[in-house]
Amino acid sequence: MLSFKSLIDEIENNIHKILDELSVSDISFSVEPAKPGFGDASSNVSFLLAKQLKKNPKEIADMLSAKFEKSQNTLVSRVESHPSGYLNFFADWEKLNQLILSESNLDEFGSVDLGKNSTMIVEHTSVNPNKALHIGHIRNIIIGDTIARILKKSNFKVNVLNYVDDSGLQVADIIVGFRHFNFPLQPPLGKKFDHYCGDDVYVETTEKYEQDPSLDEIRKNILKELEDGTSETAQFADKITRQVLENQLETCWNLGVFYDCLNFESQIIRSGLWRKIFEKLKEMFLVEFETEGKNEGCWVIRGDNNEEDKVIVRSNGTATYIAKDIPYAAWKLGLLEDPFNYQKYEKIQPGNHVLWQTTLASSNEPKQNFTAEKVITVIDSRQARLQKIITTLMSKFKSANDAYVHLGYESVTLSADTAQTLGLNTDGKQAQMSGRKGLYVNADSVYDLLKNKTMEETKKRHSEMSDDEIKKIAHIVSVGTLRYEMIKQDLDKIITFDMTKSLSLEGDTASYIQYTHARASRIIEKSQRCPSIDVDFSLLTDASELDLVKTIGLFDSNVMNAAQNLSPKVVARYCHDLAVSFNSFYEHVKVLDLGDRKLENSRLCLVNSFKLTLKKALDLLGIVAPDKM
RNA sequence: GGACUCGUAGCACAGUCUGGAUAGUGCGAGCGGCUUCGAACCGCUAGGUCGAGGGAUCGAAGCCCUCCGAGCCCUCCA
Repeated sequence: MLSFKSLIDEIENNIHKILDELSVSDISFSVEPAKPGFGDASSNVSFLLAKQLKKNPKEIADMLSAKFEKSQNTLVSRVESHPSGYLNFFADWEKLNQLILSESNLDEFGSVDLGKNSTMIVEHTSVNPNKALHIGHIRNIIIGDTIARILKKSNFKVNVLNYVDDSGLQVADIIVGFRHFNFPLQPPLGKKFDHYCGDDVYVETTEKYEQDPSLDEIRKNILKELEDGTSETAQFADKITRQVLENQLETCWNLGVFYDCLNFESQIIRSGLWRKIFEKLKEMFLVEFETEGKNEGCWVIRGDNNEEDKVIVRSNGTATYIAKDIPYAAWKLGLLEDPFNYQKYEKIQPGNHVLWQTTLASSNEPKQNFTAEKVITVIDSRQARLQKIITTLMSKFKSANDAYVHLGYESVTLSADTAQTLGLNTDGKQAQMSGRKGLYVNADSVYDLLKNKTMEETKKRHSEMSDDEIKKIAHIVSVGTLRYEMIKQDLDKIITFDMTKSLSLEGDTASYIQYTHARASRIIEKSQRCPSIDVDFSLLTDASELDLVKTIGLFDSNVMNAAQNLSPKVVARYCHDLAVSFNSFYEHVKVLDLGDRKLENSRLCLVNSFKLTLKKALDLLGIVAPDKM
């Protein structure tokens, strides 16, 4: 890949050669894009040599820069030894412009080969199918989807899975509601079925438990019946959860999130995978039977150092929650024989991206393979302890100890103001969402709110547009805004969601970034020319132009960083950097009506490179780059 | 009590993995910029003992230790 990294590589190679001449080795110096005002790339190598050579960094920098001037340089035009001791390098911009701008016109620009075409599973979403998705689930979904996109760009063969937890207590609760409290199967007019199940059936049913503890018996019985697939209750529950799942998927698809396969917990339970993995655990002495103490009669996994033992099989012989995750994790890594058949999901995903689902029944479709060498499971960090147990177990089953990765993230909480609008006074503190208490902001309503807002904004600017066109743009901007809010900060920072502040369209937002793309598109459109890379690159000399080229050239480095660290925000920040750089360029130099066609063409080439690169970078975030907005 | 995470400007966050120059961005505040390729924009100003203390280092927001504050987990719940 030819990009800014070519310059960095050249500098690194030449420094290495100089160090060899000096017979110095084992120095892991860095060469990085320079801060503004310090050239184009900088190295700290003189600091690291200071001790060995017993000279101060500045003397070493002087010596190195003199030697560097004599080495084979094609992309470096000049070296400077800064009084601080840094070596600052200045690029030959005519060559670098050509290199970066030509490369940026290729489809695979920004791709890196971290994965070497190896297989990878990204599992995300994994929500109980008893309610609509809320803003907390959306964080999970967007992180997972973005990671999958970044890993694909990094040459991993990625399969995206959604684990549908359709046999747990939460599902039992709405079944109790339908069966014992006679909630009608039809939602009120105009309400989606998933909203109805979550807002009404689930919340009101759990309320009743509090008033009448004797209902617990009913709940347990329902749960038991769910595990037996042949029971009438289980088949009824299957109908209900399938309908909720379909509604949840509609929400995901609307946000540009797609899957490769749906795995159902109920099927994993009925598949017998648990018995197999339990035998294996026993053979490997990873579980122990407790004959005394508080866990008497249970099978447990011993806790590390100070941690408590974890019960995985109760004294009555039933498996606990974590136990269900163990066979699934092993299945994902291909450690167990696959008991499933596969069929296509009933509804077609937008874009015709095929969606499979597991089944225990026979199927006319060929057997699929969704297992992978590495697995990333996106689950919020409140489950870190359980996930750690799974990770440890998997590392004992499979020699590679990073084969199973729990990608954790902090939760989404509600701001005091937003909690208040939902009827909860928190004394100015943020509040945890709760499905059971009905305290959440659901994803569909956030999207609707954003869409109305963006439609108004778009109308203001484009009185000439048809309603259809305005809706299309509003959709793109709303989805972008929501997605960007969910990944622009680090995974281990809590997001405090506020109905008004989080939906801003100004500042560090998706719409700011999308706007620059629209600006670039308009310039190209107005030029009435097809941008070409057959231009005079030496004409691009303004600081704002070179800065933009440089930022474009850093695309692949950012993709690599994001993929290595499983950090979607790296790409988000890169998109923002690109937009800032373009806006600065836009203010500083004009592209059209210069009366100098050669210069116009050079700048058009730059504008087009920016546009192509931003589009690719936004695509990694699942954000669409509009030509008008 | 133990595990994990966080603490950087009034607020929300980058930068910490991989130590080096002048600690960045957005919101908010103050001022300025559309007869000009789109103002969902741009420029300028003010605002910081990088939670506290100690240590190793020529050099710390970053590494190590201790402490303080916040969150979260620690069920034969899921």
